[in-house]
Amino acid sequence: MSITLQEELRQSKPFPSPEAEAAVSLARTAACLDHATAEMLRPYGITATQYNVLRILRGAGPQGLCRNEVRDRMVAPVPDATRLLDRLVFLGLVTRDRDTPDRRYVTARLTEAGATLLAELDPVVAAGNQRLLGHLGAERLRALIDLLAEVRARP
Amino acid sequence: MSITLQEELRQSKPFPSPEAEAAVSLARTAACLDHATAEMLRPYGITATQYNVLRILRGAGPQGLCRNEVRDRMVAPVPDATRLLDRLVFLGLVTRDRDTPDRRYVTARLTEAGATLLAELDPVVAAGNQRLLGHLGAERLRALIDLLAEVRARP
DNA sequence: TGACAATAAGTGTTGTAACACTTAATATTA
DNA sequence: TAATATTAAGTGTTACAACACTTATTGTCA
Repeated sequence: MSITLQEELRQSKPFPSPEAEAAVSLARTAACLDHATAEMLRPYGITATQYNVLRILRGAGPQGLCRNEVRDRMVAPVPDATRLLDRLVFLGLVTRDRDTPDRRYVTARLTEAGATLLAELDPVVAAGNQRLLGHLGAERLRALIDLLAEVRARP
Repeated sequence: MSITLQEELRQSKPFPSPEAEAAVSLARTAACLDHATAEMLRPYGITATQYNVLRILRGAGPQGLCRNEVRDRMVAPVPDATRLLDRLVFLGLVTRDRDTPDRRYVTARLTEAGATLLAELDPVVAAGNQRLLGHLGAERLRALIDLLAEVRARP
């Protein structure tokens, strides 16, 4: 590691606690990855959030998922899943139908075009992940994943 | 760790690679902390981004910092630092003056009110960090910080 | 069964993020 | 030193995020 976070952000003072440093480290690192992912997806005309929805719907298969179910599976919470889906419908990547017995639900499904786009993106995203995180190696990646899980599993 | 990320997001399939799982873990964990921080700051009427600017300006002291310098020290990059500072000026937390020899620069400085607000927030944020990350303990926090630094230091 | 609570989705509105473009001031150099 | 490049800041515009509020449908139970 050639440069500390303190230098990276040109901070004059050291962090007041390991907790504070970890919080900033996490935010900073996530922002770096976010940025890189956004750049990766830009040529394809979708955002990371939209990509997340498409993957969720692919995972659900032909059965689809209702709005709130999509919302609850998002990596980062979104307060307006309706209009997020609106845009994907507009782009022709998702359909939406009120076709369950309980007519309150609206089922979202991936279209053919959405599936095609995802298939095109799969290798791009895999290569991106490799480029962004591959240098850590399996062992440290596992350690990182476990530590992050512990962060989220606070009592 | 009682629940896996896969369960947390109700994913039907396991992650295709450790890199993919690490990327999602990072985004997810950062989103959790972001959310908690936003809740913490909400009663005080500022966002995490604004809080970040205030801390940067406090670190700079009475000398202040020019717009781009503030922008470059942000934890997450912002494309519109001008209007971000606009709002802080409007809130009375920051001043802005074109007072250097090089008249292209505009120097931003924390006001008395800004310093007071930060002083009020310091214990709140410290307690929040403790609550969100304290359960890891110093050793694992250090391991996490180091791993995150390695992620950012990709070749 | 009729009133009321609960749930799912959508809407209205405001503020902010993102991106490209413009203006102003200083450096550079032919 | 005049023309051009570079740097700093600001502006215009679009789309998206966030939050509170409304509507529609179903569940619950006196």
